[in-house]
Amino acid sequence: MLANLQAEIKGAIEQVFDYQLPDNQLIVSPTKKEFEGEYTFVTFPLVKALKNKPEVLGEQMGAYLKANSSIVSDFNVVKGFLNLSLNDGFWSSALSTVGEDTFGSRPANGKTFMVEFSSPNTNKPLHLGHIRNILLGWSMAQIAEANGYKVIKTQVINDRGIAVCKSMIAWQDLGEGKTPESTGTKGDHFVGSYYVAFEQVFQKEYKAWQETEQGQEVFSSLAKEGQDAGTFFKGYKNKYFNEYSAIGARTKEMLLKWEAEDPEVITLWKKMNGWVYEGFETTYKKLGVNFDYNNYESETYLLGKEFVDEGLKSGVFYKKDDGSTWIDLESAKMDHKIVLRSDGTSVYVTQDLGTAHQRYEQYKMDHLVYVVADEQDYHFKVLFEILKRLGEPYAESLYHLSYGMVDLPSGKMKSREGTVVDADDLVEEVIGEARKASQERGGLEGISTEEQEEIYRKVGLSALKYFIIKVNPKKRMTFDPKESVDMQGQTGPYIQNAFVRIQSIFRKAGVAKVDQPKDALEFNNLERDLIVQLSQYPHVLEEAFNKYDPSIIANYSYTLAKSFHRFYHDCRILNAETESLKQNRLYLSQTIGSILESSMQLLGMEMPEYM
RNA sequence: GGCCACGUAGCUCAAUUGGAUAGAGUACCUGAUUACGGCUCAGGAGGUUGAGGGUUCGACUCCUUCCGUGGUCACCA
Repeated sequence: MLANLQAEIKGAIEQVFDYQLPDNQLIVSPTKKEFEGEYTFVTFPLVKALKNKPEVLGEQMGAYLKANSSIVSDFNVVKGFLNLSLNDGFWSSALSTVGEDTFGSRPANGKTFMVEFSSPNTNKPLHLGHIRNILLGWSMAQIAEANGYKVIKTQVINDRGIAVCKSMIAWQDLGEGKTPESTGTKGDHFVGSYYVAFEQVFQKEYKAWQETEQGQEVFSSLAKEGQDAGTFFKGYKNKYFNEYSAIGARTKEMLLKWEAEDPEVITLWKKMNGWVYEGFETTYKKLGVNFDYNNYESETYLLGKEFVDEGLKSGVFYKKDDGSTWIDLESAKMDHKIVLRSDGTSVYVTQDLGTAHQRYEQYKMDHLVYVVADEQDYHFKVLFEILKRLGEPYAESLYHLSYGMVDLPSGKMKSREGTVVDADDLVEEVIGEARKASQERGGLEGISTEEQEEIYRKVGLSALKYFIIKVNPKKRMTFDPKESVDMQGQTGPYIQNAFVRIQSIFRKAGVAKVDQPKDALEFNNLERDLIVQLSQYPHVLEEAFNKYDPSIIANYSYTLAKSFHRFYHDCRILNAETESLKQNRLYLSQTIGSILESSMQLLGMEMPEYM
């Protein structure tokens, strides 16, 4: 119906000024609340073309519209802004449009949208950073679906490499045959603890070595002028691991065995991975997310090599004397980048080249979105540039949804300092807070315990999820655990509360659903404002999709909930002055409830019936 | 140091993409509502949008120079 108004305005410009305003200059937006009217047309773009003052243009258009338009009831002009008030007929039909079942979502467009997110390592449990990643990926998937796409959700599981061998070695050395079952530990945490144990053993060995003759000799011959031992050895760690460390040598030997598919190593690897996957599955389930398929690095790490031959032939790549293969990206303002080691094995980008190609072969997706933190911006610039140069047909359809890292009030999360916030702990904590708050209020009586727990889960998770998803993805954010469990103000539970109020009204009214009354109706300012907001929902959905930004929806849901709370407070719904007014308000509330529910669902949050 | 982000109320975040007097939440103060100190509503106070210059009817937004914070510059993934 906004289109309706835009058409009327466009027509008015043609009639009054005999001028065609290009669509991108036709700016119509909701009127700011300190002014009279509901929609505002900005006249400045007309000024140059028509060589007249903005106020005069506004007056002329307003007068014309008031006299001739079927929907404009009044107008006023402030500077170059033409504020229009619309009549009840307009609002009535607008309300019936937003009340349609399919309002907001778009029909299938036959295109495929693939999104990769989460992508954990098998030697560490999921943490707060993964939660931001998962929420973004999951939301984008839902949003794409609402915009008519067929969606494929995927994750890359980093299940191989030297790091994985570390936890295997540590379990062999220290595990004494223990298992997650025998210790009552969640599998991913169980394996993660051995990874940590490995690092401890290694650090101890490294420290001791630094005092040996050999260590001292390395220091004095390689350290830079004036560099102290601490700084030097910090930077020398990888080299030590590869050249001197005993446990390092064993780890590397295991990796070689793994690559040679040594049965014993593979069996151990599969066993430990199984524990981890079970743990991840539990966490995903609790968070309410799932994937359509997984890419395992153990299966993709050899991919991409065929590109190298091809690229060498076409001159995209070049070979160095030591046998390594490179690409020169200077013309794209980047550096030279290695794509194949001198021993002929793939590196990170090469694997990603292969994986992208494989995905396209299999799914022919129209969009492929990687949800990965912004520390990898450069990697994805390189990856996309290479695919472009190789002439891959999907190269232009790739997007890196780059998001800022999550900080704590105390600063950065550092695994070495033990300040990483564990995902499972966090989820339990927010659910616990929801339970506590509810019980202290003494609500939820007369509901079964299982149902209560289900409500605490929904409420607690929405507090956590909303706190994270409301922030623009590209910005680095601060996560304050105290604020994340808040349920007042701009929070998930506040929005849920609006929904619950609506459900409670309907329970009291004794009906499940109402139709829009047909009698001529009047609308007050609060109602008009709500309809304006509801009308924006499709644009919000589209914008969130185009900008890869779920926070737009989060902020929208909040303002809608806020307007409803105010409406609820100021206007009687069940005790409205007339029966038709009551029906109309019920219908409006019902529509708000359904849009609140569907918009929150896009962000991975569920609505409770009570709270 | 090169390159890339970011910088808005004490704190956490917005700002319809270049539009009106930069808005919310939180914390603080006041009132309403409440079976309720603590999931609701209203009001108050809180700002030179990091700094300077430029572009124009109009700049938080675009250009430019500084300052600050973070990231990245591996034959790790």
